[in-house]
Amino acid sequence: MEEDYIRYAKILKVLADSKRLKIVAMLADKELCACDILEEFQITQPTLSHDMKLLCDIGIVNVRKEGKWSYYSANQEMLSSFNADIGKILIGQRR
Amino acid sequence: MEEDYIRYAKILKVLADSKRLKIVAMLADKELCACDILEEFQITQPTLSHDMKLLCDIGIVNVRKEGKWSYYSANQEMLSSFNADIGKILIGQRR
DNA sequence: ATGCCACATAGAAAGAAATCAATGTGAGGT
DNA sequence: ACCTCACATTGATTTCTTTCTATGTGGCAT
Repeated sequence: MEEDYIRYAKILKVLADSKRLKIVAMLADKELCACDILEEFQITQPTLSHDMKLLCDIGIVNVRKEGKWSYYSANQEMLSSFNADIGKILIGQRR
Repeated sequence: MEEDYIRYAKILKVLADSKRLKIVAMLADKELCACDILEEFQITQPTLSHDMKLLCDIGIVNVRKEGKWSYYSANQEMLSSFNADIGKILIGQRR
């Protein structure tokens, strides 16, 4: 379906950035607050904030606010289903 | 590894476009020439040519020239291995 | 209430990507 | 030789993305 391609492309666009990809990998097995993530990169805080917003907006990352901190985690169901969908497109129906 | 993320991001950037995603899906099970692909979209020939170049440059699509035609096909090994790699990033090591 | 800390938002500047019209190229037919 | 057809390349334009500085906001401690 045409709209599916548009939807997948939107998600891929957010993932198509080495730091955001690394962030998703970092969140795969644990929850992290923004400041923990920031330490791993050579970017300013607003840049990270913007990237986290993109990841949250497409639904693959969740936020939990606690006091002044924001804890981010992977939305595993979303990621799994997206991974399955994209797999179908990339490797088709062969087997 | 840092360079892996950069490499995957590059590939994802090419895939992060609804028409290119659709093209990959179209090529999943059969070889098609540029003119066949062009018919499916509302774009000009140079735009398609540019898109096909991007897909070929990252190695997920192959070209075979025959006379004045260019036949495109999916590079299934590349796509499978990329799909596996991206799966590891998206859904991590959990099982 | 004041100040600081973690984060978000706004706005600007620079860079990258998408797309087109125009033109080039090379193969095949007449 | 010439023309046409399929596709590639060039160069320009517009639009999107990235990233920054500056500033806002809301929690928490003093």
